[in-house]
Amino acid sequence: MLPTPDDVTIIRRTPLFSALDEAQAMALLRGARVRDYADESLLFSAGDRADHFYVVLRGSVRLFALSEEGDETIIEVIGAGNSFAEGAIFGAGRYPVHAEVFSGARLVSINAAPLLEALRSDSGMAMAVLASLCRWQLNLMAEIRRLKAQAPAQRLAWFLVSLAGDVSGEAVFRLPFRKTIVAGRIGITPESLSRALARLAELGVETKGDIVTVHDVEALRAFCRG
Amino acid sequence: MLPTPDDVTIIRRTPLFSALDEAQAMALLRGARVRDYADESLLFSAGDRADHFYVVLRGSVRLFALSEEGDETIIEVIGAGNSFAEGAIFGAGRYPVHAEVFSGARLVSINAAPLLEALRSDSGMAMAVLASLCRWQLNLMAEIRRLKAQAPAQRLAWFLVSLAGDVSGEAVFRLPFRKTIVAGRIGITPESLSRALARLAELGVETKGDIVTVHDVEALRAFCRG
DNA sequence: CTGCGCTATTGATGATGGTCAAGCCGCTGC
DNA sequence: GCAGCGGCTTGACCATCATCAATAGCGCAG
Repeated sequence: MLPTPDDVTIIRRTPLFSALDEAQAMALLRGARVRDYADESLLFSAGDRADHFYVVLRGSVRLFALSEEGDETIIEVIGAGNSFAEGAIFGAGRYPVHAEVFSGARLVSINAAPLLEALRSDSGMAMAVLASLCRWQLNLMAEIRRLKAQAPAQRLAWFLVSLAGDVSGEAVFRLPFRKTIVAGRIGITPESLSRALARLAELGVETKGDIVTVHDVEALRAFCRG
Repeated sequence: MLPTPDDVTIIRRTPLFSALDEAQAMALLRGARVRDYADESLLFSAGDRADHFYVVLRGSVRLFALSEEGDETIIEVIGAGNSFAEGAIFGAGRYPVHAEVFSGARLVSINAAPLLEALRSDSGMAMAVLASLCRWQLNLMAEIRRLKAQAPAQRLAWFLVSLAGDVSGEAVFRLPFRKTIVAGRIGITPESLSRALARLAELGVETKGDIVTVHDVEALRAFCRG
């Protein structure tokens, strides 16, 4: 399916595309295809030939690695308005991780060929892609920092704060995906997530199902630091 | 100081430069300066204007973040034959982390200007830099995976295995930096590192000062997995 | 040689995350 | 309604990591 005008609006707002002008964006979108995913579905596996990259229009996608025994490690969860796998196209030309869409997601897949083509002829395009990869790099480094320096409960707090956004005072929102996934995202087990959420109640965090109420976002932010 | 022919040889073997031809490499190296660091020394701080990137010719450099209280979190340690901070030049144009060279290191600093210039006019350059950033991305993702999926002792084992290289059977080598740094590198405290090393003795790992003897690299590799 | 400073180790202790196992809740389909 | 299922929670237990504190080794300067 071709992108609707609404889809294009979202695409143009992604970090990658927002650095491009109209003509550059349209060149990339030639051959782009949009798809809705009613159910969970494997998008690609690690080692697959990387001939597409993606923009999440709705819902989310999780990137993960699998151990030999089949245990999965979540590397990253990509939410709406972000592109991913653009990096895999260069370098090895293979996806380094597995990707699975959550049910209800909507993605656009973009061919690698026009991108590689544009890179050859258009230096502005190169800068845009480089900037996009740098964003990734920053995110990953920040993630490493959190994993090394913060206790699981603090990482959870950080996760909630980032969901709450810029609000100060009270925030109410819903978890963007199943708790099992949230736990994996933070790097703990589902059991620990339950307990961590219970402990955060003292700091004014209530959870009912996937609805979270943070009574004092500032207090949570402070807790993230120590 | 200008790069010696030996320096240039090392530079040309880095992932970034090996994708470039002679002329492209020389264009980048215009204005490059080599420096030996007798002592530890801060190279740049997070937030500094990113107007150079670096290649490690000898020794190593550690990239780290600082908390408000001054606690440091090691993000990565860069060894000889690798470039770093090339990503910081795009995107925000500021270094995202602090960098400190270890005593005895030798680095070459390369101006951002010729790189940005070359990117505009030379699409091959863009591909080389993109590939280099992708390598980074892979490393960082692998690191996240290890932090999430492996216990500290396993991470230590992995670290030793990666130092041992492709050998099978016995390997003897020296730790490339102080144990405190090794501990930070794998995300544990120095105390835990001591104990973890002691426990690895059962698997045939002996340490005397910074000399490590691994009697059966294969066994260690197996231990990394579980 | 001696003393200082830094790094590494060792010990004791407490907190907490993982694991295994059981129970609960909410949904779906019959 | 009820059974069954998946996801979530709870509990008990154990392993282990961080912390704090003390000690031991080592290099170096005087």
